[in-house]
Order: sequence, then structure tokens, then C-alpha cells
Amino acid sequence: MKYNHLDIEKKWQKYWETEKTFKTQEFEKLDKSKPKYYALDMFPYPSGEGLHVGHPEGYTATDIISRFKIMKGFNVLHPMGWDAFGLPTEQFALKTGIHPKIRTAECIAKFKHQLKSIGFAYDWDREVNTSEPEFFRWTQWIFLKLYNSYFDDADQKAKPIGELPIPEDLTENQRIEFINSQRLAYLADGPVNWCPELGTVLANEEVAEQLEKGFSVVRKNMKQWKLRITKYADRLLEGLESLDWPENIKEIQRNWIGRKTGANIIFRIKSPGQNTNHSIEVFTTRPDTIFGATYLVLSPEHEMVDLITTADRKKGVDDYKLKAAKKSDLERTELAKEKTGVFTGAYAINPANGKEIPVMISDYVLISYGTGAIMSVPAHDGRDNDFARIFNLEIFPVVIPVHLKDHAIKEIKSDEHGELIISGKGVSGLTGRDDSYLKYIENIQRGSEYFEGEGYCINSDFLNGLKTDEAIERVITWLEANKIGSRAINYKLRDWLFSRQRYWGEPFPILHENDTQFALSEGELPLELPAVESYHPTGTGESPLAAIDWWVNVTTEDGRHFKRETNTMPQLAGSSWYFLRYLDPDNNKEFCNPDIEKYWMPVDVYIGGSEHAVGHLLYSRFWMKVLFDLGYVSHDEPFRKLFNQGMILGEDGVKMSKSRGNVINPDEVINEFGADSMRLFEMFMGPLEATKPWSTEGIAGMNRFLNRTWRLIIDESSGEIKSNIVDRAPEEKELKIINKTIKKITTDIEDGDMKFNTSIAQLMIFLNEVYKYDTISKGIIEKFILVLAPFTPHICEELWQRIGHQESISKQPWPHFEEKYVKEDSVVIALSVNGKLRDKIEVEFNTSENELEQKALDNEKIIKNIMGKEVKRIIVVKNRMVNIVV
RNA sequence: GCCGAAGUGGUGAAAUUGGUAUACACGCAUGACUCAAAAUCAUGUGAGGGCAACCUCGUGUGGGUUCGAGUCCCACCUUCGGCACCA
Repeated sequence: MKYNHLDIEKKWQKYWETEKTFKTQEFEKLDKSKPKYYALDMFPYPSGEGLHVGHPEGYTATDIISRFKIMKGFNVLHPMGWDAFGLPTEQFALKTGIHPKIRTAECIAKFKHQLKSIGFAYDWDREVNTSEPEFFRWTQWIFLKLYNSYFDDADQKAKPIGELPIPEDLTENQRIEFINSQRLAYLADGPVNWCPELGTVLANEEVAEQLEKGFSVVRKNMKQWKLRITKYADRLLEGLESLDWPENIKEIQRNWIGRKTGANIIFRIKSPGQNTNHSIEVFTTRPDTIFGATYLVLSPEHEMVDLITTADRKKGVDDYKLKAAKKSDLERTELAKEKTGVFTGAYAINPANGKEIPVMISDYVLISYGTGAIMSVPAHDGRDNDFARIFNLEIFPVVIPVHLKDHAIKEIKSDEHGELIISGKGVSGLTGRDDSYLKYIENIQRGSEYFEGEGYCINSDFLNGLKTDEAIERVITWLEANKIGSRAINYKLRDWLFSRQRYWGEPFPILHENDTQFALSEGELPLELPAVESYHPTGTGESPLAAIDWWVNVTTEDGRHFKRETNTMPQLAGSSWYFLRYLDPDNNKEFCNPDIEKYWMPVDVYIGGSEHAVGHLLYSRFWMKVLFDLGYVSHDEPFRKLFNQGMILGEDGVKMSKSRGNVINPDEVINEFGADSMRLFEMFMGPLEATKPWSTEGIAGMNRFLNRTWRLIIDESSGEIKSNIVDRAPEEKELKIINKTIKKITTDIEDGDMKFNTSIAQLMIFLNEVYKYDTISKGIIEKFILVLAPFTPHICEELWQRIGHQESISKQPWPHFEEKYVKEDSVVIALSVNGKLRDKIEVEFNTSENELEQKALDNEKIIKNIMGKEVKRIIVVKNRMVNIVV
């Protein structure tokens, strides 16, 4: 009976399925005295291509942990489902005429079959599918909660819209408008990313992906649904602190949120020939440089542009605006080789020094950030510097680096440059006598240098001599006292663009009556998609749903006419909460029972790719916080520990792709070597987070290891247990190697570093060791099979059964290790002279320092090396080494 | 340009966190079994020198700290991620 992975794997997969081995008990039946463990995989989008070898990498890691935790006596939740709404399926439908629903079902069947063939311990009874009405009913329900809530700034939390304090003396229309302006889900008119090829708008984080695929994205003004995630910016930022997430993902989220503190400053406008009552507000993170602001720049879209532009400049400004509007975002940002802009003819008054400074417009200033206008400080900002040099605008230095402080003082004494540092804390006496300060000033004024760092203020009147952080505080106080500005915070984060002009997504539970919106009641959910013949975009920028008259038009009994919202929700809607549905998948009264949520959440380990850093992972955190505020869940962070698996490259060391022909198909790998070999190899390749190339020779090695394991235990001619596996008490050497192995694997899984490569190495060391023995204790072999089982469950079930057990190995308790067997009783001591290794000796564990020193000095090779030299010092480290310094 | 991570044999990678560098595996070489091959088993395998015991060098490069550095500090080089007119 040779090791036949095909038969064994099929047999046990069938067993697990029919016995429901990995079913997690319903909440009522759950033994709550046991600790819980929720191991979650990022659920896949079921594409037509099926799994690639990258998918099972993270899945195998969570599977090992889950199986380990089950054996450790935890209640384990380890579910799987489908992120089933999405563009590729709809694109496929357009091409082939196959309904997305049918296509999705096919793809899911394929994925599910593949996942089962790898032997994952999922509880398939909890499978979810975001495109099924019973699931998206609750996605729509959460949308209604967002729509019917507002964010209370004072309490920093969401509350039901009914609690919104409404200003008195509003007309009915104003009242509705006010309420709408506070909803967490709202309709907004504005520029969005429009993809003509797909016929839909895209969220900011989706743009790069589609551009990579060769599609174009242009800016277009459209009325779209948005979610007010920006209200949660601070909480999303602070929440990161408590999470056990990779530092780089936290950093990406911090950057994406992009919280910046500074000040808004008001500049009065003086526009020749125009009414001069205008003023413009700018945002800056460096209000301390206000004396260096030598011009203002407005975004071309800024509402003040037309009001301040002088007659003689009107044509130039209009031309520029038109050009800027036509440019795509790509042209405006990525190809920003040379800055462009025009003068409006207007001047602003720098409130700090009263100077008149020109007002320019340029598309390097974004309308969507801050106030859409900036004060330019070309001496201390690279972008402003570029622009100033092109347009020959004044550059005026107002900050010096710390190292020039003392030189600046020298210049005051020589009285050449006038208004420099004369006060400030900690100013010390003169030091150098060189002209590095003068050179700095000259370089700045020439434009050949700019300085963005922090330092000390110069040329800045009441700020002179202050350090940057002190100056910022001082100037904000001054601005606020004079009512020309205030402290301000800005975020890069934008509200989440939440609608798509596509068919294959969740319909919005919203009716329109002219310009007024009405939400469906919860009882009317789910609002299902109409079955249609054609999914072709309408070409008008509307969703295909807009063409389905019978679905769109709704007339109520009292004769009112409504139109349904025809946009659908984005793919990231369903994935923002799916991990909650696994907890209570059949509940038709709530999206999840609160007691069940309280027990299972948060997710204890969440494994997936780092490409979801700012999309899925940010939106899930956002929705969780909203549900928390409204009292539907008891945790406000969903994922306690996050881990990103690395990419698996092709055998040639580059990214797998069809065009390169280096794609490895897991079905073929499983067929040839077995699921156990594949699981083992994917974990043996290296640490989980590392990017590493596939190797067919490598997986053959894993198969060899499993064959060796099989032959150690099973007599290949009879299929019985080999006669040298003996039912006897274990020997000392057996106890040592097995305890060491159990300890290594236990700690490797529990420490959360996901370095299973070293666990597998230890299993191999064990096997190599016991292969030397004439007979092996059966008890020792059983423990070995138990600790191997989470990695290669099929072969272990088979061996476990053949060794004489009835019950599945998956439910056996995890073996304990005893520290006394793990400790070595003799250690090898390194003997060195001047740090160079000269000999090694074996001594008893815990041999005293004195004895070690004596042994070293008696050692032949050491004597040879220190002969004729003076021994200066001897360093002895117990159980490690002796170093003799001569 | 800015931020982050990493550079160790022919290859994937280990290294108890400052104490024997290269565990484990792949590959390769030699041998055993075989008519032969595959499979399997055994032995060897960082580089250089020497018949040998042994010696010298060696963790991207150059410095430093230390009795002792893959590990700590400084500078540089390279690679991979992320951000990139966000004022």
C-alpha cells in the first residue's frame, strides 16, 4: 500500500463533509465556558479563472491555526463565502449574454469545489453570498441606517436622524435640505471619476486598478450617493493604535486619512476696477511662514476666480480654466512636469505685513482639498518654488535651519541684513565667523535652494527668533485675535463615493419623487434586482436599471408617482460587513443577533492581501463604528489582528500572469502531488508575509517528506502498521525529540508570526531522527501525527485511523510538551581566542563558569593559540562559550 | 522626491534577539540497489590554500561601538512595497 494522495484526500474530504466535522455549533448549543477563536480569510471574488496558487496561501495559514485551536479546545469559527457582486461578471455578461446570476453560481461552484479539494476546515453551513437577496437585504438595511443617521460632532458619534437638532424658523424645504445635508448617506453633485469604457463612476481607490487595465478615467460632474466617512476620520485614525496590524498597513491608512493641522487665513483682495470687498481664505500647515507668502494661488475651479479677475485678464483666465477642465486627473497630476498658471490681475493683501501680492490661478492647486486656495511661500515649499521661478515671482526667506541660528545673529551684529533674529529663547552667543548664513539667504532669493524643514523665524517681525512650532502657535493666536484666521484641520480622506451605474450590485432602497428622496421601510427589503434581458449601459451615464420602466416607475395606491433609484452599490458594500453575517447566517429578523456578535467578535485573526489596505479594511472599520454608535454591535473595531500574506511569484521569479505563461494551476498541483503536499509547501517556502517564487522541485520535496512519513509508519506490502512501531514506554531520546517538536510547533502557531516554515523544518528533523531508530514507541508516533495534522490533515487522518483510532484526528486534544525533556542535558561550548573560534567541547548543562574557564585553559588547541601571549581577560557565558583575550 | 521594509551558499531560507553563521529543504556530486532507468538509501556540499592535522577569508559596501556584530550605531549602494502637486 503505497501513499496514494488521490484516494486518501478524496476519502477524508468526503468524510468531513458528511460528518460535518468542522461545523461550529449554533450559539445556543455552544459551550460558552470554552474560549472562542474567530479565524477569517478575506473572501474571494469568484472569477471565471478559478483559484490560483496565491489564494490557498493565506487560507492554509488560517486553516492551520483553526485546526490547532480546535485541538486546543477552543470554539472555533472558520467560515468562507463569496464577494459575488462585481464588475468582471457583468462585463462577462455583456460579452456572452449569460446572466450574471448564472455566471456567479457557476464560478462559485468551481471555487467551492477547488477549496474543498484542498481540505480546508470551513463550516460550509455558514457560507454567505453577497449577491443573494437574503444577504443584500441587510446590506440595504445598513444603508438605510446610514441614510437615517447623522454625526453628532460634539459627541463624535452617529445618532438617529430623529435626534438631529433642527434650527428653528426654517421653511419646510429648508428643513428637508438641512436634514439631507446631515445624513451619513447623501446625494451630492460634484466631480467624480467616470470610466467611459465601464460606463460607471469609480471610487478614488479603484481608479489606479482600472487605469492599469487600460481603461480611461475622466472627471465628470454627476449627482452621486456618498457616505460621510470623513466624519469618522479622527476615530479611524485613533482606532489604529489598539490594533495588532502590520505597521505598514496602519501607515498606509494614516496617509490615506492624511490628517494635517494648520490654519485657515483670510486675505483681503484688491482688484483694480472691481468691487474690492472680496476676500479669500487659504489653508496652510505652516502659518509661521506667512511673512514669506509672496502670492496666492487659486484652483481654476475656485468660485472667487470670476469675481476677482480684472477685465484685461479675463480672456487668459477663461482660456486657462477651459484647458484645466479638459485635462484628466492623470494629466493634472502624474504628468506634472512643468507647472502652468495665469495671473488674475487681482492682488491680495498679506495680513502680516500689508504687502500687495499677486493672485494667480493654477491647476496644481486642487479644489477638493482645504479651501481650494493657497498662500505661496516659494522660499519654503518646493511646489511654490517651482511656480515662482517659472513666473518670476518674489522669493522671500523667513525660516532658517537650526544650524544657521548663530550665524544669523552674527549678521545682525554686522548690521547688513537688518531685520533678523534679535530675540527668542535659548539664543546663545556667537560661534562661527563664516558666511554660511549669507550664502543661504542668497541661494534662497536666487531660487537655487528652498528649505522646507523646521527652524527659526527671520524677517518675520513679531515671530523673529521663534522656533517653528512656537511660531505656529504664536501666529494662530494672532490670527484669531485679529479675526483673520483660525486653527484648522484638514484631511486627505474624502467621502466614499457609493453609487455605480451598473446592474450587478445592490439596488438602493430609495424612491425619488421629483427631487425628493424617500427611503423604503425595512419591511420592504430586500429590494431585488429585476430580471432583465440586457445589461448594456444606457450610454447616458445612467445604470442599465434606468431602462427598465416597469421596475423604475412606482405608483402608490394614493396615486403618487415615484421613480426608483437606478444606481447600484459598489462591490465594497457587501464586503464591509460580511464577517458579521457568518456569525448568524440564517437570521431573518436581524443582520446578526447582538448576543452572538458580542460572543464572537472581534475577528481574532484576519489574513489576506495588502491590496485591501485602504479600501475594504477602511470601509469595514467605518461601518463597524457606525453600527457600534447606533447600538447594533458591541465592538467598534472588527479585526483585532490582521496579517498580509506575501505574493507567490512564478517559477521565473516574476509575477504570475497568463501572458507570461508562468501561472501555476492548483488543480494540477493537487492532482500530481496532493493537497497535503501543496499546503505543506506553501507554508515551507518561507515566512507568510514574504514574496517568494513557486518551485515545482520544492513541492516534490514536500511530497517526498510525506512519502517518508508514510513509509515510517505503514508497511507498504500489507498496508498495516509497521512491526517496528511498538506499543511500549518511550525512551529518553524519543521523549526529547518529540517534546522539542511539540514545543516548536505550539509556540510557532501561538506567537502569531506566521513562520510555519520553521515548524515544518522541525517536523522533518523529527522524521530524520526517528528513521535512525530500530523500533519506535507507538505513543511517540501518535503525537507526531497529531502535531503534523493541522498542516497535512488528510494523510494524518488516514495514519491515525490505520494506527487504530475510530475518531477523527481533528477532534483530538493537542499534545502537551514537558519542559524537562526540551532542555538539553549536555551543551556544546564554543572556545575562542580573541573572538575567533578555536575548538568546541561538550559539557554538562549548567556547568559552572569556573569549571568552563578551567576546561578552556586546559584545552590543547586553546593552549596552542595562547602560548607565549599574555592572557588579559577571560569572558565566560554559561552554556554558551568561553572567550580568552590575549 | 518623501515614507516604510529588506539585502545571508548555486536556490527557497534558518540563526535561542549581542555569544558556535548557513538549521530544514531544493539543486548538485559520488556511491549502493538495478541489465538499465526511475524511485529509494548512504555520504558530501560557503570560498580559497594544503598530502594532512590545519590555516585564511566570508552575512550588499565602507566605517564605528564591543572581549565578541548577520544582529547595535553612522554613511553609502541595490531591490521591493506605499504615497506623490493634499499646501
